[in-house]
Amino acid sequence: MTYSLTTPLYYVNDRPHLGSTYTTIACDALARFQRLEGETVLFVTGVDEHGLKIQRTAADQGIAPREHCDRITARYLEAWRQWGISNDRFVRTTEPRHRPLVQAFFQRCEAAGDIRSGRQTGWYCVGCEEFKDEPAEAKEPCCPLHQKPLEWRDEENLFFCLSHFQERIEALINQPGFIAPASRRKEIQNFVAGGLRDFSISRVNVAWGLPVPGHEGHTFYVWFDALLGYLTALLNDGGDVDLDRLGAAGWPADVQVIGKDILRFHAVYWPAMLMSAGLPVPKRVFGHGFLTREGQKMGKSLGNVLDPEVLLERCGADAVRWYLLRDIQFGDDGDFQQQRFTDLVNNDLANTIGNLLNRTASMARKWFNDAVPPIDSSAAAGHALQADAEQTIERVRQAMPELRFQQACEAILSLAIQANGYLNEQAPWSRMKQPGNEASVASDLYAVLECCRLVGLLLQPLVPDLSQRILDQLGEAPAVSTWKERLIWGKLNAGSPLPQPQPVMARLELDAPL
RNA sequence: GGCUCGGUAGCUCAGCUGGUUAGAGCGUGGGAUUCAUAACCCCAAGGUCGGGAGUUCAAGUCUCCCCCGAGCCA
Repeated sequence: MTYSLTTPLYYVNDRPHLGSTYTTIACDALARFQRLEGETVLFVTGVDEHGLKIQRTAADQGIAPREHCDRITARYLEAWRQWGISNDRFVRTTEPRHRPLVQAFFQRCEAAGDIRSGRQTGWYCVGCEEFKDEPAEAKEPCCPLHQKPLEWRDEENLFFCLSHFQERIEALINQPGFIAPASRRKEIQNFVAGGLRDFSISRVNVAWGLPVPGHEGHTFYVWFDALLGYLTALLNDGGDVDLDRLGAAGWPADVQVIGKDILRFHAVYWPAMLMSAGLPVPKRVFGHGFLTREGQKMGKSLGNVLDPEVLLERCGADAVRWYLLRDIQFGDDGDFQQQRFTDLVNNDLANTIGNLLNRTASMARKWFNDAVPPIDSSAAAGHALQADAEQTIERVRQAMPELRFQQACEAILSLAIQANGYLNEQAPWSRMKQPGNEASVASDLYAVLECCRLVGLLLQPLVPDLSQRILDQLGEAPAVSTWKERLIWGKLNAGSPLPQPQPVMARLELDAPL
């Protein structure tokens, strides 16, 4: 089966920030999980490159829009490479194949009678690429978000007849599970209940956009064009740009992950566009929360922006991924606190998980010839830790497809805690001092190492690098069998050599603020 | 202004349809231990559950009002 998921197509106004990194990491974890589960995954990300705002940003720098996009997009590509993001597609809305797709899509909407022309007058914010509701007689109005002057517009635009879709959109968003998390549903329902208004999908005098076929001088409104990038991405499989191929190419997406700020576009406008064009709507739209830093909104004016490049450079991908996925309920807002970040990473990854592996491997090597204790496979079955391990596997399997990363992390962690507690209870180091305990110590150490192996495997989608180091440390050969086959109690090779223990996770010691 | 979501230990949060002494993790203090990355394990202190009123035998949990924060729409 194909499982497709998307991040937003990030606007190339600036290089990647922590927010887009967060979204992308979460999607990466989900994509990796689905792949391990045996799905054929299409993990889509990309960039949204059109619009007046880009045109102006480029002009300010004295370069062509294309040049500006190339520069910023290169930053995105480089960032995702450094973070080890496993996306299958990376789409640019300026790539040649996108244009015919947008035009074909538009023509379907037009043929369906969902496009009309109309006059649009009002105050416009270029930052938002949106008309604002300031009264016409306002003098020098400002955008509350961007703190920049609004511009007066009076132009003939093409409109998408969103009003035609009132009932269908209501039915869609009432479907449980379409909008996730459920807590965000009501807001959208209220918005829709207020009556859907047609929205303009073209601009005049914006050169940096895709031309609207049959309407001289109009280019597509950036949002219209950007949303369609998801489809272009899926059709970038070597085949033609043909909307009829989408079903085979992975559309509809299983989940589209976005920040809560753009939920409306994805849960209302976008499905209506798709309905008009006779295409299926995404199965789920997940609006996650925002990150603050030490309790404050991050922003240039406050000068407290946390740079993902710095974070990666100083702390590494594993630490950051773990903290974000483990500490923040995906969907809710979260606060990045440096103290908590280091505490959690050190406690969970270095102390609890890393040290468990380290201490157990040391004992096994010391008393069992530098190897996993050689017990026969039947002896592993029914060990006290087996039930805990199996329950953990189950919990991770349930949490991950629901994007409940926090629950998955907690489940894994609790297995490591159980195993640590078990070791202290059994105290194999003292029992080894009396003769005759070798067999039971062997069995216990095997069981704890087996827990480590399962912890390592389960961590694979969440913190892939650390996962690899754990499995390496257990002397696991490169995987020949599938994840599912390996996620079975007792698959650790008894008697196989254990390498010299090395800490798999260094403690974070940040001497200066990030 | 209307609406939505939050306000529970120092911090991040759990607390389902109301029911014994309000929970977890982190942080803090103490103990135990040496297999281990000053790690692991155990124990403890810490909360008038934003405020007020009401419903009830019984409310963090329901109702109303107010205060604070975030957001959506005007």
